[in-house]
Amino acid sequence: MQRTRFGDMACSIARTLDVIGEPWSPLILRDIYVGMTRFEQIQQDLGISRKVLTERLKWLTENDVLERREYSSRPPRHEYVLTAKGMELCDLLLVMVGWGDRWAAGEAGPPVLYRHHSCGEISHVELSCAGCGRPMRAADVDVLPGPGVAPDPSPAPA
Amino acid sequence: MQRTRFGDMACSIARTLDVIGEPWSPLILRDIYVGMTRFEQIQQDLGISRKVLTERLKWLTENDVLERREYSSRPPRHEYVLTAKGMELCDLLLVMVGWGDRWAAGEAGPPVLYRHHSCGEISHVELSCAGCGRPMRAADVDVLPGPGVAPDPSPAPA
DNA sequence: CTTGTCAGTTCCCTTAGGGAACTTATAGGG
DNA sequence: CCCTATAAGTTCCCTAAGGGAACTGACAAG
Repeated sequence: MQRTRFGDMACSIARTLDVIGEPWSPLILRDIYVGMTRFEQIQQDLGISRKVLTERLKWLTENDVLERREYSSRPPRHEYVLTAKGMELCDLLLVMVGWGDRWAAGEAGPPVLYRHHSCGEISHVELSCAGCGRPMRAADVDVLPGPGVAPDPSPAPA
Repeated sequence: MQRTRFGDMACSIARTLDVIGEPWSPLILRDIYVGMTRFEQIQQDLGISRKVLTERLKWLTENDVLERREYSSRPPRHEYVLTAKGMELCDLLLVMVGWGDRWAAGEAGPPVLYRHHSCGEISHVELSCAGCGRPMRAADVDVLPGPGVAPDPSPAPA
C-alpha cells in the first residue's frame, strides 16, 4: 500500500524501507539470491500476482538492487541478477532468518540452514561492532544525531 | 496490503515479514526503541494514520513484540515497550541503518549515529559467524535444506 | 500452422491505507 | 460547575494498491 513515501525522511531505516519495504520485495530478493532468477520461476514460487511482480522487479532494477540481463536474444529472454547493492541487502535477509529461526520456527526447526564458507560449519549471523569487533546489538548502543539530520527546508521566517 | 499471508510459508524470512513486514512496522519499532513509546508521539512523529497505527500496535502486541503498559490509571494512559523478542527485532533495524547509510544517505551523511557501549566509539554493525567469529555475509554462505522444510500437509495419494 | 513458453500487460474487483471527525475518560483553569 | 485540553482510540468515507485471470508478442519445436 504505502501511499506515504518514506524516501524523504531523514532516516536510514525509512530509506531502506523505501527500496525494499513492500511486503514481497525481500522474498523476491531471496529467490534471486538462491538462484531463481527468472520471472516465471519467481512468480510460481511465491504465488505473487504477475502484475505486482512486474512492478517490484522494475522498481528494484531502477534502484540498482537488481540488474535485468538478457540471457537469450532470440527469443528475447531475461533474468534478474543481484548487484553489489542488492547483495548487501541479502545480508539483511540473513538477519531476518536469524530472528525468524529463533522466534518463529516452531517445532520443526529452521527450514533452511546456512553453511559458512570460512569455517565450513552450519551457523548463523551475529552482529558485531565494525570497530572493536565485540557484539553490537540494539541494546548495546547509544543513539545520537548525525550530520544528515532533517534538512529542514523551511525558509527563514520573516 | 499483503493479502497473502506469509506466516505459513516454510521460510524464516517470510515468517519475520509476517510480523513486521508491513511498511510502517519497522518505523514504529524504531520510534519505540528511541523512547517514543506513546500513541500520540508515534502518530505525530511518523504522520501515520491513527487507524493504521492502532492496527499495527495491536498486531505487534499480540505477537509479543511489544507490551502495552498502563503508565497512569486515572486517566487511563498507556505506553508501548519492547519485549526481548522486540528488542532483537531492533537488531534488524541496525542492519537496515547500515545499508541505508551506505547506499541511500546522500551528501549530508548519516542522519543518526550509533555509539557502541563496549568501545565508546561511533560505529556500525557488521555480520559475523556465531561459530568462528569471522565475517559472514550473504556472499559467504551456502544455502542448504533444514529440518523444518515444507511440512507438506497433503495426505498420501490413494 | 498449431502448440508451447517466457515475460509481461490489461482488466476488473476487493481490500487496505489515508484523512478527518467523533468518543471516552479525566485533569485543570476560571 | 462549565469549558477546554489531552491521550488513546474508533468510525466513516474515499482512493489506490494488490489479487486473479485472461490476453499479447516474440519466437522455437514439431
